[in-house]
Order: sequence, then structure tokens, then C-alpha cells
Amino acid sequence: MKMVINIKSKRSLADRLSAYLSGHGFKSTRQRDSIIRIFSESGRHLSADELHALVKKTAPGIGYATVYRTLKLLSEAGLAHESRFEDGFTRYELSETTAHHDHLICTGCGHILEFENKEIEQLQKVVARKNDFHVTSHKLEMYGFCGECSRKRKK
Amino acid sequence: MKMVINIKSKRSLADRLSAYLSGHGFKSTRQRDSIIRIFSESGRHLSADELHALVKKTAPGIGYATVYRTLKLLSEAGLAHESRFEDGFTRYELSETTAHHDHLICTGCGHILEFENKEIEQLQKVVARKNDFHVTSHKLEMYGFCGECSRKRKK
DNA sequence: GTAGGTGCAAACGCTTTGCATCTGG
DNA sequence: CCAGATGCAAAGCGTTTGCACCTAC
Repeated sequence: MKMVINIKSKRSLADRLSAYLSGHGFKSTRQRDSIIRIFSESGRHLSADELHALVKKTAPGIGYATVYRTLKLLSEAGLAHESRFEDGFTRYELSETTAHHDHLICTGCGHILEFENKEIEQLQKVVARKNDFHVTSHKLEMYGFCGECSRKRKK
Repeated sequence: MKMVINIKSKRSLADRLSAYLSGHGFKSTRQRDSIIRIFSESGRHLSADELHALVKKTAPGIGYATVYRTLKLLSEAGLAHESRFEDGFTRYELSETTAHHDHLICTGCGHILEFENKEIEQLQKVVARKNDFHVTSHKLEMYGFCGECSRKRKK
């Protein structure tokens, strides 16, 4: 019997996108490849405009629409996170492989739900910066009742 | 010597606005009064569009521009908070007299800074809703080093 | 060959602004 | 009176969409 060694390395974003594309009847194109590559090479949060400007350097003809459509696609594929910021721009962030998460704690049944919220994390950084504070760790907990316990209590 | 008794009651929003207006060379107008009144009578978060619709019921001729300009004014006066939400609308919330606050805890000197962040609060509600969770209380704590302790540690 | 993608420009939806007119102090 | 406010319509601005042409599969 042959042992298949499954090297559980992080799959590159390009790989993950390819898998998503072929799995959903979409095509892999030159433009999408450029956008993905530039996006993953660059810093974290990018607006469509910023990304378009970067991509245009290596793929001059590319249009805004393609960038927007690709970003939508990435979001739908769960490979990017889209969030509106106070400056009026929507920025995109590539998904991490592992992520910090916080907790929803049910005081009814003791069940703990995990969640992660990049926007809260981001805002926490802003709060820290405003207060001239260097954060080493943080904890966000919400206490209350899970859906099931909530419904039980209403009876 | 005459003693001035300073009754520290909560001033109404209208009062606080009036004070701001007269203190900054602005005029008090029928339209502004309507907007303020309707806004404070209604629920918490309103988009300009929602507010305009409400105000139009009692002040038919009012235009969007006036609503927008008044909301800007309120924000600048510190009487309202403006925040962009994921639905693409900017919503406004009247400032509270007292507000929930969270903590920045310095592990260097034990000093505790308080902060409040409406956006984080709002996002917590979104997280709860997404998880079918009814929140009764929450706690957000950030641990780290205050500006002073940060600088000491670098030496 | 054909479903799907691209680029362009026009359309969209929310917000801001220019301008003529009006009004509070 | 006149600085500031209003209402309207037009302009802005980020994003989406319609359409003719193109390309990966």
C-alpha cells in the first residue's frame, strides 16, 4: 500500500483562486492572474482604485470594471474580505489562513461561539493609536443567549 | 460676592445646538429646528434619506441639501456621530449624554484608559445578529503599554 | 464554437456644491 | 441690511452595468 504524503503547505492564493474558478465554471484569464498576483504581493488593504493603479503598471489596458468584478469574485470565493471605511472607499483584504477570533458566550447553556471580525480588529487599532497605546493582546467577549436559549426563554 | 449656582442638568439637544449656533455665528432656523426635533424624537440611527423623509412630513418644502448640511453641522458640533455602514449609507446618531465605554489596560503601570467606540459597538451587534445571538453585555479590553511605558521600554 | 470575460462608456445612488433667492439677527 | 441659510438642480465620486468585441476551454 502506498502512503500518500499530504504536504499540508499553505496553498497559494493563485491556487485557491484557480480551484474556485474551475470549480464554478469560470475561466482563468490573464487579467485575473495579474490582479491576484499584484494584490497578494502588495500590502494588506487596497481600494479598487489603488489596485487598479498598481495593476495598470504591468497590464496597461486593464479597466476599472475588471478590477471591480475580480474583487467581487474574490469576495464571493471567500478569498478576500470587503469592507467600507469612513473615507468612503471600499477596501479589500486578502483572507488569512489563520485568524484571531473572539467569543460569543451563552450564559444560558454555556456554549461558546467563535467569531472573527476584521473590522472590529481594525477599529481597535485605531482606538489604540488615538490613545497612544501599544496593544499586545486584546479580548472581546459578548455575553448573552444563543438562538436556542433565546427562544426557550421566550416561552 | 455672589454665588452662581450652576445647575448641572442635562441640557436638551435643542439647547446644546442653540448654544453651538450662537457661539459660532450661525443662525437658528425653522428647518434646523425641525430636523433636530424629528431626529431626537425618532430612533437612534438615521440616514440622511430617512431623516429627510420624516422631516418632510412636517416641513414639506425641505430639501435634501438642508438635511445633509444640518447633519454635517451637528457632527461638527459634536452632537451627532456620523458613520458609514456596509449598506453604503452614512447614518447619523445623536450623541448620548452618557455612553458605554471599554478599556485600554496598561500592563506596565496598571493605568487604565477608557474609550468608547460606537463603530465597534455597532459591529458587535452585527456579529451577534449574524450568529443568531442575543447580547446582554459585552467586554472589550485591550492590553499593552501606554505611551509612557512604551517609551520607557524602548530605552 | 460558445459560454464567459473584457474594456469602454454610460448609468447609478448617495452626497456635495453653485447659485439665485430668502431670512434671521 | 447683509451674512448666513435654503431649495433646486447640476455636478461629484465611487461603483455597477449594458453592450459589442474578444478569448479560454
